[in-house]
Amino acid sequence: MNESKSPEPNKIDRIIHEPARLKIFTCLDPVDNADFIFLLHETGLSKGNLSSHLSKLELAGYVEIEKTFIGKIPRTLISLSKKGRKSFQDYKNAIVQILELK
Amino acid sequence: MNESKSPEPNKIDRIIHEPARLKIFTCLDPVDNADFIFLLHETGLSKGNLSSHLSKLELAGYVEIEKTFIGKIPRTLISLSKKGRKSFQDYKNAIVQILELK
DNA sequence: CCATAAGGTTTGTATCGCAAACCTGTTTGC
DNA sequence: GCAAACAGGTTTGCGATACAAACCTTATGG
Repeated sequence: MNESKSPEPNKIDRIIHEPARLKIFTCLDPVDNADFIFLLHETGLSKGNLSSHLSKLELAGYVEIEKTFIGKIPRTLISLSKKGRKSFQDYKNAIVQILELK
Repeated sequence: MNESKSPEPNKIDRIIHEPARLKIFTCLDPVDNADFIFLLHETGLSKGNLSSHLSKLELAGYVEIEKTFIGKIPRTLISLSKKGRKSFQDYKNAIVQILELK
């Protein structure tokens, strides 16, 4: 009944592997959540790219996106899902294996 | 007079970053050289993919390719260039930094 | 009001990675 | 001795993707 598994060991997850998204992961990993503007500055991506990468991550189930309004201005809160955190950890382990780091 | 530099620290080199080429690098790094067939088996890539990735690496100046004949059958020897080895090391350092490994 | 800004999303395009088709020469079956 | 299979690669076709630029909506300044 586990619809998603981590079947191939040392298999690189291309969704995470993309440099722009790697930055997003490393920004989100240590925190509970972050807003769009924070990520924008932290990652150095353009608004357009950040938006589309986030959509991709959301589609993959790696992040959760919550849109609220603070007064009248929109605010987008992004957080890593449980699955996202797990997959990121797996990704890092795979990279360490493959590159024979540490 | 240094036409190529390593200007951006922590900048991911996309030529190396591609998983298929990462495999090629890790195969070639510990040895002096390897032939096409060896890499074919070691990396699990198809002939077509291996060929085109090697071309890309050659174009980037990361590998050197020497075609010889052993008797009548062709033999292609591939080796990392000095630049390739250096760039791979830089790449690994960048990854370690970015992922905060080690 | 008109222009500019804030906070994003959608669209256009050039590149890329992969699979399949192709190429050149060699060995094998008959 | 010639067609078929094989070895060792290269080239081509195509679907997916990342980035830039255009666009949208609501606020705010002059």
